[in-house]
Amino acid sequence: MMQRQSKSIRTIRRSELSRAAFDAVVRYGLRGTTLERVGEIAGVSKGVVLHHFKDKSSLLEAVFRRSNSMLSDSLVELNRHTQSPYERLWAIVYANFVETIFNKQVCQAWVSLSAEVPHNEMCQRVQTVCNARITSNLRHELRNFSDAEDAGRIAHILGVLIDGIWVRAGLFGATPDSDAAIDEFEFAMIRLLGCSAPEQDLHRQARAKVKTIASMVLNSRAFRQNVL
Amino acid sequence: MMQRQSKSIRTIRRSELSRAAFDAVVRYGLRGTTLERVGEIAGVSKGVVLHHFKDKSSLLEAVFRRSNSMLSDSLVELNRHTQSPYERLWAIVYANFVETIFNKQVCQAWVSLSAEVPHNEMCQRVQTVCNARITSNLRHELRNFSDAEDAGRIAHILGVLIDGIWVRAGLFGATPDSDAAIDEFEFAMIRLLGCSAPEQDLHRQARAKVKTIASMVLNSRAFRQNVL
DNA sequence: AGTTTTAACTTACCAAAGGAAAGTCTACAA
DNA sequence: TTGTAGACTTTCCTTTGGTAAGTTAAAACT
Repeated sequence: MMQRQSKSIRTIRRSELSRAAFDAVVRYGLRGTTLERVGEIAGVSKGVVLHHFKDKSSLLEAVFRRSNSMLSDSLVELNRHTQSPYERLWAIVYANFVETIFNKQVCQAWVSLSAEVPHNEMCQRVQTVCNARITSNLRHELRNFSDAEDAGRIAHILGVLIDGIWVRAGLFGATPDSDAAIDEFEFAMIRLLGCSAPEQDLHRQARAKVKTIASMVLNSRAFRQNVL
Repeated sequence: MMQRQSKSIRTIRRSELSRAAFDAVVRYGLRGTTLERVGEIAGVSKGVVLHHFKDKSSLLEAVFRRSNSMLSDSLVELNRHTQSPYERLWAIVYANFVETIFNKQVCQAWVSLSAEVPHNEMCQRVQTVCNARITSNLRHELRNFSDAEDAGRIAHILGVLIDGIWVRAGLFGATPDSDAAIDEFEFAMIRLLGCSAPEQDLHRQARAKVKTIASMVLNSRAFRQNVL
């Protein structure tokens, strides 16, 4: 059987095409994204697109999956350099708000793609597990700073807050500001946790360190080539 | 000139059609909403739809405008019965989370509609002023409970949190829970404001009262007929 | 009253879109 | 060598958004 090679080619094409589709959504919006344009961007004909994805919905699903894994890959990458609970908490924040990911194009694309979710079973499932994982990550780290019950509630609220900041960035015409978003998030987190002054200071240190890590790691040529 | 009557007919048709389009988005999603189906729901042919709206974008814009004004109308209605700063603050909360408005259908439709915003100038403007108004309302009421700078920041965060809760409700398959959403919001607000125990109690009283008002006023036959 | 204008609505049409189906080509397996 | 699987192309069909040319009915003007 040619299992290995054929599967490999199919995987490669699907990856190329979902990347092209992502570009198309960024440029033309959901309604302006046609199979022909996606093919054009990828340098193939419409037929090829439909050969690898059974229909437009499943193509969009792949795009959705892709843009969600960009985020979790970033977090994994950041966590290869974190050392304390503080830093791991801030790694989550920076994975969501570093300029490479949190920018006008990506936010708008994310909002556009969201329209596909309510009537697409698979997208809903992807969305559900992604949110579950990020909330779980947050809760796990927050447990170092408060009791279990509060950690759960605060993790949930912060997760929702992240989504909210993303939506707003996508809906407004204005260019999202990475630092401003993180400032806002920090303010909310500090208050929700009821941090003392020394704790706040530790958070500030962790933030500064993770910021440095993020700008080094997530902007590296190798990383951008592979996941973005 | 027949300014008065013609304008009136046009206005009526546009209202009927945008309501029908909203239903279509609820039922079939953004991509499944065709002009023919919208016409079908409204009981007219596709041609009529395009006679009153120059294209699909402007129809969707009207739907968007409509669903946003549902929210602000609710707030105005609630505020006809509020008496204290506490109650006015909670009126904002209930306007956003009362079951009549905060339910699966509407949330999903809102998310679906959002995809139109990034590439539609007019939708962006509508979205911008709506968010500005709700943030401004929040800030105005919060000033009774904290200093100006904090009020501004907290108002912004709570506004974003509202959007976040809505997106999640739209993206997840699960039925949104009005009371749970309000609980979550209350928790966040109490912590962000750093309320003392007696203050918390006043909030709880205000919440209870506005809840009663909301279930009476916003579920009344007259109100639902007019704005929903 | 009779004519003109305006705006609601209809019909017929078109180009582009999503998608199905059948066919071509190439590489490998038997 | 022959058969087969999977990558890719081509052709065709239906639906969709959108235009343009009617048709009708009522208001506006003279």
